[in-house]
Amino acid sequence: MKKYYSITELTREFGVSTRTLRFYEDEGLIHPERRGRTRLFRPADRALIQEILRGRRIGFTIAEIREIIQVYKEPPGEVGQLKLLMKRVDEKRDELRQKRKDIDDTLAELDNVEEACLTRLAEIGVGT
Amino acid sequence: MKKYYSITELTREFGVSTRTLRFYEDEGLIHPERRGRTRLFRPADRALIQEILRGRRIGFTIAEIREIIQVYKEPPGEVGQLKLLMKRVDEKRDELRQKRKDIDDTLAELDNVEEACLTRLAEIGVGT
DNA sequence: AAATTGGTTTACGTAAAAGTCAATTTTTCG
DNA sequence: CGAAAAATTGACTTTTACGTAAACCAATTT
Repeated sequence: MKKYYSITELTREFGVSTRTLRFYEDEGLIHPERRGRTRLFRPADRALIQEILRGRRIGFTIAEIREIIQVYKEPPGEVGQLKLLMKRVDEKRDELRQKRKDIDDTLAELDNVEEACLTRLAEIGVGT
Repeated sequence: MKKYYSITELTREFGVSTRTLRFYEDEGLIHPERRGRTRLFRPADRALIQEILRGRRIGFTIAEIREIIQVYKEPPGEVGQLKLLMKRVDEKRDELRQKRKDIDDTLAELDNVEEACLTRLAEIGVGT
């Protein structure tokens, strides 16, 4: 396994800009090492970036992503906080299930759109 | 079936603001009737709003939603346009499938988070 | 008549998540 | 070593999807 990745290496791999990765660092989502001022990303940082981008794709805000990351690093120590967190996790799950249903519905709809297109193409093809 | 819905009726049903519905009209997504200046929404408008909000939940932009709606109203008449549209539909489907996978992965991860919370709760419970 | 309710337009404001630009470093490598 | 390439910082800008405020109208209700 590789020891370090440069910032551009990762931007190429994930299709994001350097600005984006620095932004994530500013936001406290990642903490790459430094050699001088230059950032050195380790495999763990890379994995974290993958997670962040996954969260982004499904519409999580930076704050939400940060929150999930925090829990891994160190789950809250106070009972009230823990329970609140669990409630939020539960809500998130409901939201995601809804979203999955929306996606399935939309996929079906896109099938219809495609069919409409094919029909239209056939019509035109016949007409000429 | 009801003939007309008022704007606030629909905002209550869908949990959006009047501003949002007017915005959608400005953007050409819906075209409610008018009695004088007042908007009258018919069941078809209501159904469309549902679709719009579904698109929104899964992260479609207004432009993308508008495009899908357009196709229903009238698929493009030119072959090149049609093929382009179909290509875009195909891309959208890939994107949605990816998103669904992201959601499944994240759901699994949230299960872990919940477990971590429960474990932590148990620890605290024992310690006191 | 006054007040309330529900609706309208217009215009400006804003938050999130980067993009862009410019001015320095820093690193790399022939 | 020294120039080109890569990286950094900081400030400013942009885009999307509305929020908010002001000022108005029209139809009840009190």
